[in-house]
Amino acid sequence: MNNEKISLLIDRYMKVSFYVNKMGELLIKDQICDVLTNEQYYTLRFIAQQGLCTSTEISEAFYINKSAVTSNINRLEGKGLIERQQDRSDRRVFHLKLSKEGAELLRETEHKIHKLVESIMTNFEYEEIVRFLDTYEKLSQIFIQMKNGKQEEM
Amino acid sequence: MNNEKISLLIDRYMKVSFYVNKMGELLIKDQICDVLTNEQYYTLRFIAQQGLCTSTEISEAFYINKSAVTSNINRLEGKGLIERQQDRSDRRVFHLKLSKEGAELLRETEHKIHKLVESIMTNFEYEEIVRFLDTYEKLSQIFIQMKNGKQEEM
DNA sequence: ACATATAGTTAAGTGATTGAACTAATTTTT
DNA sequence: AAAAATTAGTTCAATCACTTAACTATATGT
Repeated sequence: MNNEKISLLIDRYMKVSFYVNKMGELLIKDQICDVLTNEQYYTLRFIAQQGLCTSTEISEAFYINKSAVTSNINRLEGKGLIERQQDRSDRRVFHLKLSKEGAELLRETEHKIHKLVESIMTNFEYEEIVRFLDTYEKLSQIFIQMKNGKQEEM
Repeated sequence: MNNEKISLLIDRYMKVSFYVNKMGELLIKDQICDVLTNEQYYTLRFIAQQGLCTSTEISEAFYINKSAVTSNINRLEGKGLIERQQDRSDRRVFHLKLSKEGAELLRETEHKIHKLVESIMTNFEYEEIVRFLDTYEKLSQIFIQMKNGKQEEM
């Protein structure tokens, strides 16, 4: 493929991914209650999916430093949405879980977002969505391989 | 489509888009010189594409407040990468353009990113890329319509 | 027992953002 | 032509999310 063609694809991708992400964030912001930021919603979501979960796991899943996790979960704990529970057998570890309020808030938010996505999805054939996600996940796999390749250099 | 199926697609989409964006950001960060953040690179890129460009245009394109633009361009001007030029016929307006250093830095960065994307693209058929972008852009169009619909309510 | 590794926190600093109040310049209305 | 409204951009105070480096406390390996 020639350079011109590649540049055009780069422009298309950067433009559309920027716009879709931005709009996605704004739509989610509209759905979630004012007490949560989008990042905080993602964190709640992750903790709930893990069941029990530690700071280190969040740090690795979100590719951020553990100190960033500490401040994020401090904010969530301050709002009474999550709780820390010290592990008995290894007292360095703190397990995170949603409080009753956190779980309820997440449940409501998930419901709203589900409805929103449902309405968007009516514009697509199921096959088109799946094909799109397949390519997207293939790209994701390539990134994983690139990262592994890079780590082996070290 | 049933709820279960929708939830699965939501999970797939959120997971893959988060990961791809994150990795994309990290790869770009690797390419751009240490003096630039990713946001600053995007801003430089936009100013260059516009030729002449104002704060208000950046604000609208990036969906951020004008006060955020002011601080962003202050940082770029502080590094000597862009210049402000007051419009003669409307003295409220300041035109932004890349300085010689800014243009050179952007040129180098674009080249590196072009090489990177080229290497990633070898993993895909051209048709697969285009099909992916078509669906992505369709989603983007839907967001635009939703936004317009919402504005008409007001 | 001593050295090393791990889990998490603290502290200082930065970048990106919002919102409200503001200045200066331009346009519209009366 | 004067007054009112709009527009372009800035300033200020606050918040969030993040980084890096230094730290505490606990656990593990030799």
